[in-house]
Amino acid sequence: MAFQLNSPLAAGTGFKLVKLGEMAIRYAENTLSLLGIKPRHFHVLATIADNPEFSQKEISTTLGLDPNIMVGVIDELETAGLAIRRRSSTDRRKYVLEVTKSGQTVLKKGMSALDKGEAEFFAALSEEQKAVLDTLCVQLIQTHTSNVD
Amino acid sequence: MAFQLNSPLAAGTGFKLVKLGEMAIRYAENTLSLLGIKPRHFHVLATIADNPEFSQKEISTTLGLDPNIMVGVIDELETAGLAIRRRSSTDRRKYVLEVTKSGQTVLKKGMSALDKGEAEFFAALSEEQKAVLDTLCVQLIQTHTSNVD
DNA sequence: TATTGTTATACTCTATAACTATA
DNA sequence: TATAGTTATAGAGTATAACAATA
Repeated sequence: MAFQLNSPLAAGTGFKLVKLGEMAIRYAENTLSLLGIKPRHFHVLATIADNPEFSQKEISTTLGLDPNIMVGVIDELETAGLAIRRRSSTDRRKYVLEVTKSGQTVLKKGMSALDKGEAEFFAALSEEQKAVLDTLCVQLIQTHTSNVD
Repeated sequence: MAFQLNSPLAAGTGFKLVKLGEMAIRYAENTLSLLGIKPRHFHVLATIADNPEFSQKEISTTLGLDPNIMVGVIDELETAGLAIRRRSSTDRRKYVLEVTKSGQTVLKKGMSALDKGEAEFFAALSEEQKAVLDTLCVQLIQTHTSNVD
């Protein structure tokens, strides 16, 4: 997947951010593929683990995913035996999501794989450079989103 | 499209790059939509303008696009009256692509719109900060691609 | 009436391979 | 036999709206 960085359009920093974003997500996909899980599914699983009482709706708003997307993701997490749905006892419209034992294992392995992957992806930068990059990213993200914690 | 930046996964710099890349491409889409053209089509058009003798194949390798994708893009550029195909006189398998008068106008307007859009997108950063960000991006891109000019 | 989760649908994008015409 | 461009097809992802069950 070669491309020019010196063409008029590609010279912009915006273009570079787009390409880097694509590279980063591909890197995460490869890293997690060893565990048989995709970044989105892993992220949902992690969110369930962090918020034991969340409904599908709450997870979808937390992650900025459409509720109709959540259905398939949770379906696949259930099929893979990583999470389960239980009806909420207080509001029977809702599901309460739960990470299974096996899901916890995948989470733990995935987190450490992602840590390792991130270290590799940014290996060309010094600790200080990476910190600068992180700060600049946060600054830009916050100016372009109304609703980020 | 809200999302959390403080969840374990989102804390990584890689995640932030992915989100920023998505924001940047959406910004470019909005910027160019006023001219009725998509980023990819605009990029192809700009590449044709920069390389008057390029075939579809050469453009597709230059931009890292699959040749089968090029067909539709050039079709749409032709339908919109922005570019035209001429058979190469030396090799009749090839097309030589050409930007029309109208295509040149769109290119000019689009370039200045993108310049303005980029200035807005990075408005939160100082000139120096933006330069640092650009350098860090180039460094990372080059370590992860074998074939970038 | 409003909300949670689900389903249906249509649209875009992508990846693969097969095809044609030329070389 | 190889190459440029094209076509066909199937898969993934997304966005919209409609629906059933529950509040």
